[in-house]
Amino acid sequence: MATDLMSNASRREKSNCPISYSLDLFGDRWTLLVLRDLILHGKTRFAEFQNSAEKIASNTLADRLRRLEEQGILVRNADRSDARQKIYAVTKKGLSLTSVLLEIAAWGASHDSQTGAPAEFAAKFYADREGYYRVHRQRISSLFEAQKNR
Amino acid sequence: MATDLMSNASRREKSNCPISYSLDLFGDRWTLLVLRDLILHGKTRFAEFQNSAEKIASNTLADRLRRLEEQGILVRNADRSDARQKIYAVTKKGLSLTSVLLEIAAWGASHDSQTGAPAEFAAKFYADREGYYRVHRQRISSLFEAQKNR
DNA sequence: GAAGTTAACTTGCAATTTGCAAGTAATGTC
DNA sequence: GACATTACTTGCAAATTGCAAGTTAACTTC
Repeated sequence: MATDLMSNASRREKSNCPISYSLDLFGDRWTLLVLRDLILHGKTRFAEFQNSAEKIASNTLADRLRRLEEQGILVRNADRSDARQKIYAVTKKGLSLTSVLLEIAAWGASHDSQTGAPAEFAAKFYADREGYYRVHRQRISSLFEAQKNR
Repeated sequence: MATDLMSNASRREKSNCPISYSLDLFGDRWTLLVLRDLILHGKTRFAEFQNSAEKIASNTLADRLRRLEEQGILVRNADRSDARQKIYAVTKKGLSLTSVLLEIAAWGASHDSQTGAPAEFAAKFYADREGYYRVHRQRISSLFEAQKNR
């Protein structure tokens, strides 16, 4: 599987468009789902990502984690209490993708009649994004405190 | 090329996650670039999309336009002054993706040192998203008035 | 302390998707 | 009538992805 960092975008001509830049990093079917699990669900281990409902293949997961690490969006640390395990954690750069994830989630929630998102989510988010981010930042930081103390 | 609407997502297990839902529709390397051209740059013709810096292949472009139309994100109209041409236009559903595009653009602009976006864009956007949306809506509606009168 | 188990991957191969270059069909222009 | 344009389609090669089955190192259990 792709070892080369740029292989995901190698066949697209370069442009100086910021959207194109972003899509080179996460414009594929899996990367944002990995980031969702990492950022919104507090997952930290390889097996946890594999257990998500969408069932990512292990080689694709390994590839995405490698790319995200190369981009400085996450870091891979050793688990000192079990040397078999790695602990994945978002960096500041990765955390700055939270608003992208929430915006995509709100769009999906408001256009999918079958959505599993809480009924009030999209409306609340659109009514007050900044307030929502504030709440979310707290939820996330407590999630990460919980992770650290495992 | 894919004729089937769901082929882009057919190999991913279904989940009820709103992010997963959204990515089934635009989580690939080209769809959001087409929407960028349509929504942010006011492009309306097949050839205009092809002329973007990223150089999408014509078969991929045809496929993405077809899918977006099937999803009700854009409509394809006949050009009454030239029957060879089709006019692509966003629907309300498509326009509601503007905030997703801007959020992705802001992230790219603030993490790409080579970005072509104006230096103040990301900071302004993050400082006041709602204000930015307001300005943008005006820019867009005048863009579309100009398109209509061609 | 040997035997089984778990975690995080890698590998090989088949199925899909994408890119490229070259059509094609309908319409418009000179 | 001949040539150009527009929005595509087609065929094939190249790249990406999924699937199932390893592999390796580090636990855990008896």
